[in-house]
Amino acid sequence: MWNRFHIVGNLDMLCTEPQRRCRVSAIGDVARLAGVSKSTASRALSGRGYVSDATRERVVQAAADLGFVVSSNAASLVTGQTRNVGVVIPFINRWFFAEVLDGIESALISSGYDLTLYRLSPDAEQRRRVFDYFLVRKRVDAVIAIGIELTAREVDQLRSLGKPIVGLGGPIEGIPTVNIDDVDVARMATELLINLGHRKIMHLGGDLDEQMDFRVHAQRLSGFRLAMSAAGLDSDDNFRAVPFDIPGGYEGALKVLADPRQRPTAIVAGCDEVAVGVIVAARQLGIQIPSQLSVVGIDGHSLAPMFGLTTFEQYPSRQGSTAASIILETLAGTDQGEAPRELRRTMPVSLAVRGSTTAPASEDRGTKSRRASRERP
Amino acid sequence: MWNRFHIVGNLDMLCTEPQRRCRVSAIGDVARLAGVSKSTASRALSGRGYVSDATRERVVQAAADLGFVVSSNAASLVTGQTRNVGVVIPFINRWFFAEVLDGIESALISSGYDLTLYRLSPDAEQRRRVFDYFLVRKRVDAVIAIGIELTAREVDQLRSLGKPIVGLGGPIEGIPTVNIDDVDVARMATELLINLGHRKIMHLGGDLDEQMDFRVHAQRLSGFRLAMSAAGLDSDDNFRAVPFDIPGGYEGALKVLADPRQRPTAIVAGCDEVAVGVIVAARQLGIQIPSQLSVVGIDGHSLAPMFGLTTFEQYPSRQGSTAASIILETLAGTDQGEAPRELRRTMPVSLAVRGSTTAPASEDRGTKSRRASRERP
DNA sequence: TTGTGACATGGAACCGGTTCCCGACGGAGG
DNA sequence: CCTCCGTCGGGAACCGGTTCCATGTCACAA
Repeated sequence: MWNRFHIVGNLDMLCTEPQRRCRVSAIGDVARLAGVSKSTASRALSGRGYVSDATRERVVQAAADLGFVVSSNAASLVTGQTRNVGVVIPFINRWFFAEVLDGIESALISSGYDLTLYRLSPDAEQRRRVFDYFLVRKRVDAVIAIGIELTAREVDQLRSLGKPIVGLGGPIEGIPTVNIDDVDVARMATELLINLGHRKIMHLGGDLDEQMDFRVHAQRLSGFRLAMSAAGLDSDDNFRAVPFDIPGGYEGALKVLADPRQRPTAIVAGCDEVAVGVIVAARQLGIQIPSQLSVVGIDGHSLAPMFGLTTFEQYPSRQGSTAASIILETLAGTDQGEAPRELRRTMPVSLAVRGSTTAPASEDRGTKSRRASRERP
Repeated sequence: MWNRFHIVGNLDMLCTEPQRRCRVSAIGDVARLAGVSKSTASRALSGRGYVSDATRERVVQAAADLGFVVSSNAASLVTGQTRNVGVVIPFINRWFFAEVLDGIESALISSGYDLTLYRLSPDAEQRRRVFDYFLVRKRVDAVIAIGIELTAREVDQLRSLGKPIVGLGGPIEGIPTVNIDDVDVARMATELLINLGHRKIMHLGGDLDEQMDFRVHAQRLSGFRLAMSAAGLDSDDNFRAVPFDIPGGYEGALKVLADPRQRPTAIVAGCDEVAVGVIVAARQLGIQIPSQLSVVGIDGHSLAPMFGLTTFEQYPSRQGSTAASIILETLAGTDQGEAPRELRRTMPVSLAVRGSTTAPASEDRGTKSRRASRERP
């Protein structure tokens, strides 16, 4: 058996039996070195309960000498808290998701929490496994779901384990979520173009059938349609579904802009990446932006300034830290999991006007703009 | 106190005291329901040791009835294994790192391992905290360091805890690493242009002073210089440091390409993102690619095909899964941590030739090309 | 018949902390 | 002088599993 006295004061690994894992100092060793009991050592190190200053100092010194660090496993076992949050995410290598993850990570780490990452693939089997096998094992205190629509079963599963959940990127039935108003932002983007006088406006957005989209595509399309019909500009043929990235926007725009006769004067892109693709395609086709084609995006992507893209900026990283804060507050709250206030926190967006938008050429100018100029004295 | 008999057969949470955390069924409950001892239940569920088929079936059924899941904390406490790997990474929202992370995550999860993510900021204090506070707490079995040069102290710290480490993105003193040969790939990229006949070649690469670059910038520059001096094309003024992203390449190229007299005929970009920025800038300046300017990149970024970029492709996601495999093998090996074979696994790259490279216009044609054509009969 | 070994199971120690409970001590107040 | 209370510290239970060890059964070979 291990003789603990061999350990005291010795920082090196002692592997008397190479087969067995090496022992590192435990709180008992610290206690012995400091000449106190385990319970006092625990109190001294965790700061809970009464410990005299002199004793605390001795214990802290002993812990430092031994290079002691608590075993979070042992602590979790008894406290029931892991100080670890699970993050479920469909993509890592997409701008929005990477930014969100970044924000969450920063917020969690600065509160002393770990982040355990689960990428959820569209594969239902893999998804079930994550929920049944991983998230459930008392490994995480809470779960943040990014851009994923949890099923009622999944929510129940986590909630019955007393784990708070926060959604990000769209509403989830019955749990607090952080998101922007995707319908509204698309409506505003469209209205921006309408107010500039555009009439032939197209929307290049994400595929509605794509899994894991959390209805963002559908909502932005819906906002577009809302604005268009409010301006009396309904049409069957003003939406085109493209992959939600730069090449998607590029390929889509090449097709949409091919025929000069049917070319729109403005495009509402489903996201900034699509918008950038559109701009690249337009430049390649020799179409001047914005004089021949206005483009507006949604996101506030880091490429927007370089391409002079007018866009409605959301701040995914801030959304991430907000979600993390909600989780941390919930965990800190005494009412742990009880009545998680049905908060749907809608984050603000802001408009960054750049060079990709202007009024259309006079022959394309719409009624609204004409009226506006007529009304002016 | 909790009366366990109340729990048996009841799937719902029982919170007799709302203040205290809710109990979920433990292995003792399963054992009691199945009419066996804890030890037998443990053996039945984990598959270790002798259990008759009939008994195993009863236990499994009981566990299913109770919705039992093991507490990984309790299991880790006694086995000393967490089935969790820590990943340390400097950026989440950059293509290379996101791809690597993706690869690691897939590999780990399919082996039943969790991934705990630590973003290391350049802030030394934060970095120390991650190592002293987080990584050390027996929370992870191993560490993968991506694009980060660990100090000797950090390596010792982890190793003295018996935790295997694997580096990715460059060599780390004394630990196995996965990477491509950054010197060589830059040399090959440069030689590609030289062999096409270019003489006025510039390198737009990353800032050498940038922290967290893991000497990738320096190595690629060095490969470029190697190729240039081998071809007798040394020059003081053929390198420009730019931010290692698309806007960085764009801004850098705008300056480099501004003066038509001193314009290079070809550019070796430090990475594909810089290359894309260069192409965008060139197009904007009306410079034809490749007839007036050849561009070659390094990475195999997803935007490369769209921009017709000739590039040397590395596969970060595959590098990530390779790193994960090494870790998993090491953990599975009996010699746990002992003599981690000093493997430096260099991953292959492959050349994808697209439209961004060609021979220079005749007046710019270099000696090598001339010589080559002269040597031909 | 008895020894042997594979199989099956229960009891109990153990992992490394936290926390409850209790006792001790010392100064203040009645 | 006796309580009482605030402070301090130790002993022991406990969290929820895993694993060692002992016990027992049964089949089979000697």
